[in-house]
Amino acid sequence: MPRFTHPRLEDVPLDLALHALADPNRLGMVARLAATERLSCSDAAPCDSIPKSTLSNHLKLLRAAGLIETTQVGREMINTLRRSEFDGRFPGLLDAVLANNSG
Amino acid sequence: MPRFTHPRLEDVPLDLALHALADPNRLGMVARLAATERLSCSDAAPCDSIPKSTLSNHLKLLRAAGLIETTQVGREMINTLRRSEFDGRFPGLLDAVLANNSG
DNA sequence: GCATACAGTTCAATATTCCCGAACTATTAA
DNA sequence: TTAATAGTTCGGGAATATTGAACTGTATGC
Repeated sequence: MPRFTHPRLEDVPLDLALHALADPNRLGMVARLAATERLSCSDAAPCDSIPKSTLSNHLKLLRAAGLIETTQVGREMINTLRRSEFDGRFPGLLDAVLANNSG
Repeated sequence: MPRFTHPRLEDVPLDLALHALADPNRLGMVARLAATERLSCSDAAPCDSIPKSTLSNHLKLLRAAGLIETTQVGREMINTLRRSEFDGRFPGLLDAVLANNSG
């Protein structure tokens, strides 16, 4: 099974981070993770209608951007925000984005 | 000649703004405009090698995101940042992005 | 005036990226 | 060991992005 690779935050370029956040579905998931600590993939989904493969791709992108960490627990993949690491790499960015979300 | 349409900032969704900033070329142009006040299209270009049509498209996208205003002066198109308007719509966002640029 | 250069846009074709159904893998439950 | 669950990967069509070529409108030179 996939043991995911998580990038070091210093290797994440700003463009990639912004691109990851520049999508309503992904941003919604990040916002949810910011409020909820730990979520399985399906629980992190922004809505019921989104296909599994699409959801999986979004989460892969969020991983690549250094925004989330995914670990396997049983048959679930548990996702958490890499909040402090991300904030260390891009100070103030996530706060600003989340503060302007759904406003 | 094209008299450009500039959106009201309240009509700009966050995704669109982030998408506009999530590109090295466009972000470079925004950073330059933040430092330079007024720039023609070619002066705003992030490098010499970028084709004119690509540059024109990037600027169109920045306009659609409410980030820049373009007005014709003679045969040049002069671009300026809509800084205060953008900041009013998305407080702290542009500051955070620019502060994390080229770091 | 008329031709030429210039600044940038628009168009259309190519190249890239994204989305999602279908098939697959691994883990748990019966 | 069979079936169900949770999610990944693959592949092809849809949507976007890039860019050369043709075009528009403005200024300059003769």
